[in-house]
Amino acid sequence: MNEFTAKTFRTRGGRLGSGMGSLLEALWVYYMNNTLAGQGGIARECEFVWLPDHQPADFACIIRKADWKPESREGELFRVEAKSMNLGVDEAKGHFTNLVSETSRFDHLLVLLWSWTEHDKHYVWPKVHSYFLGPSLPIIRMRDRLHLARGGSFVETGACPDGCSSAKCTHVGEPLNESGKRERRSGPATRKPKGVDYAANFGGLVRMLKTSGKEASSVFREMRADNTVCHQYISLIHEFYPDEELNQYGVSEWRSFAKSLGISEAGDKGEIRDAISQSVPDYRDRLRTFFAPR
DNA sequence: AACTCGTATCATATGGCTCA
DNA sequence: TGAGCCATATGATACGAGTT
Repeated sequence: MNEFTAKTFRTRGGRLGSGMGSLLEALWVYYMNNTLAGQGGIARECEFVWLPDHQPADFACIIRKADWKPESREGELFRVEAKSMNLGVDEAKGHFTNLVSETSRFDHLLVLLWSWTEHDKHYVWPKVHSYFLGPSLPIIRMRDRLHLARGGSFVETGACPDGCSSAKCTHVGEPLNESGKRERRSGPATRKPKGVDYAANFGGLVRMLKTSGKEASSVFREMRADNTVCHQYISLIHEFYPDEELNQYGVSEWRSFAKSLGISEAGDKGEIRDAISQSVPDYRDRLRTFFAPR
């Protein structure tokens, strides 16, 4: 993919918010299909397709010859929600807002981490540095639990703020932030923030991992310890957003972690982590267990 | 010294907003 | 409609004074 984009999308300038993300996602589908076609066995029978509008998720993996009915998911193996994050922006904030109820067991989340990268003095190209591809549900559960831990809530059956009768309430499961404002357009109208349709902060791919306070941080640590998918996602985000990792643990924690590894605990968080990562390349796996609530 | 507490300062987390 | 930016309350940290 990078080979192709280096050639095709090489340009001068390279603006943010350019829609490059969608292009990269489309390209991913194209290359996946090539790969599938080149495989033997059952993989050959499958292909990735775009989902029509108004469907949760972006792509579906279907059986080529089967009848496909997007409305009922008939003929589909699983869906993929694709997100891209431009590492060059101040606050990359792709939103993964799919609800549990919109997600089935084998659905996947794809995150492409890219940035405009210098090709030579004058030209840049959109390089994909890394990616996450894994089951959606563990990420969704982690996101939701952390949402609750920071004081947010979800609309519950029979308790819709709009006062819908529970039989036809479409708002159940919709996230509300701590001040009770809806976080998606489809949330209850009475919870619309003034001046804006919805708050739009739920499910930020980096932001959802942030914690403040003890409770949230122990939820974070528990999820990281208990679920390998969550751990992989966290590790990837922390690799590319190093400050997030620093913020997740206090100075004294970094010190005791260093101490446990027999590494100098001098300096600030950043220096301590540098020292750790130099001699313990897999320190994120150690972080996972060292700070696991028992 | 080591330990606790209060305070000032600074950074982060998070709600809200704009823009195309 | 999503990506990106801005504002600000809250929380973390360093530091100094008081205490053991």
